[in-house]
Amino acid sequence: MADVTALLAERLQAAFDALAPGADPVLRPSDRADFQANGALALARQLGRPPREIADAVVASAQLGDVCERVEVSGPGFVNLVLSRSFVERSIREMAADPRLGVERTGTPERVVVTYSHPNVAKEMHVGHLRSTVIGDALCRMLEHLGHEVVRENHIGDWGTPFGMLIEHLVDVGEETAVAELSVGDLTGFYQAARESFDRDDDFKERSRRRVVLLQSGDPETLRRWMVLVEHSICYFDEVYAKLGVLLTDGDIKGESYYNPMLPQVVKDLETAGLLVEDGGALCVFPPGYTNREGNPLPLIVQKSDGGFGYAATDLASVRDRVDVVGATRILYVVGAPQAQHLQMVFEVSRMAGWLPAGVGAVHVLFGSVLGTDHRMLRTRAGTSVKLVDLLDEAVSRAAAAMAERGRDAELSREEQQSVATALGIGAVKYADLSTDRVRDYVFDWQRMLSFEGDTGPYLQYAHARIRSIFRRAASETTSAEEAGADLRTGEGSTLVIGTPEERALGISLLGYAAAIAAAVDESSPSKLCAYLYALATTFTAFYERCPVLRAPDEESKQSRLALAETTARVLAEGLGLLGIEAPEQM
RNA sequence: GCCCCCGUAGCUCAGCGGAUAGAGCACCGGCCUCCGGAGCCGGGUGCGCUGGUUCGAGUCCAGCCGGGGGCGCCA
Repeated sequence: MADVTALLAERLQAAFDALAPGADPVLRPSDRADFQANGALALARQLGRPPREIADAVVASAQLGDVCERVEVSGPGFVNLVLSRSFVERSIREMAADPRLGVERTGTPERVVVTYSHPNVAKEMHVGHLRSTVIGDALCRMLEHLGHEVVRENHIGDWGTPFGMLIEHLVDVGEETAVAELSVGDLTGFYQAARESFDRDDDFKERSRRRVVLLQSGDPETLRRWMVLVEHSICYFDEVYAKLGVLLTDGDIKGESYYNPMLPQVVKDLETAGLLVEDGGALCVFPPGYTNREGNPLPLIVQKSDGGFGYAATDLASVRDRVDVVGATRILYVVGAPQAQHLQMVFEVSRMAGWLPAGVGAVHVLFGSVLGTDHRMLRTRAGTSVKLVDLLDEAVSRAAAAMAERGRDAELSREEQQSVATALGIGAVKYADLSTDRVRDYVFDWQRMLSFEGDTGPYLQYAHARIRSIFRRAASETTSAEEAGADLRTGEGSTLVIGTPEERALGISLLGYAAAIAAAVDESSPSKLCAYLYALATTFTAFYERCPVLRAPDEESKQSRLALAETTARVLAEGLGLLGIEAPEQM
C-alpha cells in the first residue's frame, strides 16, 4: 500500500478499537514527528483514564514495527510517529514503480453526475462561467482518476421566454447577419440588440410573446430558427472550451429544452403526491423551514400564473432524469453561491416527492465571486462584465510577453512558444481559481497569478520543467543516467536511499499524494490538491538546493536522487493534469 | 425584517477540535565560482468583538459588528 496515511490509520484503528471500538485515532501530520495521533486525549473522559495511560496502551498494542522507527507518547497524550527510513525507502520505491503513483482506485465506484459550466444560448460567457467550468472540470478529472464513473452535464440555458425576443430579432436582422454575429462570438451585441428592441418597441414585444407560444407549441419554422441560435452558440461555447482546455463536449449538453417535455409530468406528479398548492395563481410547493420577507412560507414556484414553467420545474425534472435515467448515485452541482437557497429547496422538494432517494447524495458545490483588485465584482473599465474569451486571450498574450521578457523563448520554436504560452496563461488563470477555497470570493490579479514565484500555476509548471531539464542533461551527459531514468519509469533496478534530511522531507511529501487527492475529492475542493502540489514543489526546491543530483557523491546516491526527482516530476505533471493544467516539458 | 456565505500578518491566502497559528508577495539583511537565480537562509504576538461548549477553540454554538449575496412568478 503506497498510501501511507491510509496504512497508518488502519494500524492505529486496530489499536484504538481494542480500547474503545470505533474510536477515531485522529491521525494528523505533525510538526514534531511525521504524524501524530491525538485520539487518546478524546478517549480519556469516555474511558475515565488519564490520557497518557491510554496513549501508552495504544503505543504498546499498535502494530507499527515495520513502519515506524519511533512511536512515543508526548505532551498530554499525543502519540508521535516517526516513519522508519527503510519504510520510507520501500514506499517510495513502490510508488515510483506504480503507474498510478500509489493512488488506488476506489473500492466503491459511484456514478457521479457533475453538472457545470451552464452558459446561456445567445449570451456571452463571462467570469462566472469560468469558475463553474474550471472547478467542475477538475472535479470530473479527479473523480475519474479514482475510478468513479463520471457523467458530465452542461445544463445550458436554451429555452424559455427570452427566446421569443431572440428569435424575433433573428427574423429582423436576417439569418445570415445573425449567424455571422454569433459565429464571431458577438453574443453580447446580439442579445443586447434584441433586448433593446424588446424594451423600446411594443410591436416587437408583442411579436416576441407570440413567438414564445409558437416555440412552446412546437411550430416547425420557429423551432428551426431556435435551432440556428442554439447551434451557433454551441459552436462558440466549444471554442471557449477549447481555449480553456476542458473535457466538456457537445455530448455533455443537456439543456433546459431537453427537460422541457418532462415538465407537465413533474407538475402532475407533485399534484398526485399532494405537495402542490395554488398561490396567487401559481402552482407551488412549500418545503418546510423556508420563509420570505414577511415571515410567510416561501414557495418553490413550479408553474407560473401565466401557465409557463419556472426554472424550479426544470431543476426538479433534471433530478428525476439524473436518478432514474442516468442512474446517478451522487449529483454535484457546480453552481454559484447565490443559488444556494434555490438548490436547497429543489433538493428538499425532490426528497419530499421521493425523486431523490436517501442513498443518492445531491451536493451544491458552491463557489464565490471573482473580484477585481478593487475588491468589487470584476468588470471592464466600461463597467460591463468581462468576456471570458477576452480574459483567456489576454492571459495567453501576457504569458507570451513574460516569456519573451525572460529570454526563455529563444530555445523554443515558434510553435512551442505558442503552446507554452497557452499552457502558462491558461494554467495561471485556472490555478488562481482552483487554489483558493472555492466558497470564498477571490481577487483576480494578473500580476500575481502569472508570477513565477509563490503559489501559482507557473511556479508549479516551472518546478516540473526544471526537473525534466535535469533528465535532458543527464541524457546528454551519460548513457547510464538515461538508462537509470528508464529503469525508474519501469521500477526495475532502481535504488532508493534516504540519506539527507532534504531527501527524507521530499520522500515524505511524495507519499502524501494519494491522501491529498482523497481530501480534494471528499470535500469537492481542488484547492486541497493545489496546496499539496505547492508544498511538494517547495520541498523539492529545498532538496534541489542541497542535494546535487547529477553530481551526487556516489552512484547509488545519484540513482536514488534521480528516482526522487523523477517521481516528483510525475506527481507534479499528473497532479496538475487532474486540475486540468498542462505541464510543459520545457518552458 | 429573515436566511446563507465570508472576516487570520501591510497585501493575497493556508490552517481537516490538538502542542509555539503558517506560506507567498512586499520590505530589510545575509548566502551562493553548483544540475535552469523564476534560487537558498534569516528577520513577524495577526485569528472582527463578547460570551458559551470542551482536557484543549482561528476551527464548534449563541449574540453583536463589518463586507457580500439571497428572499413568488427572470434563469
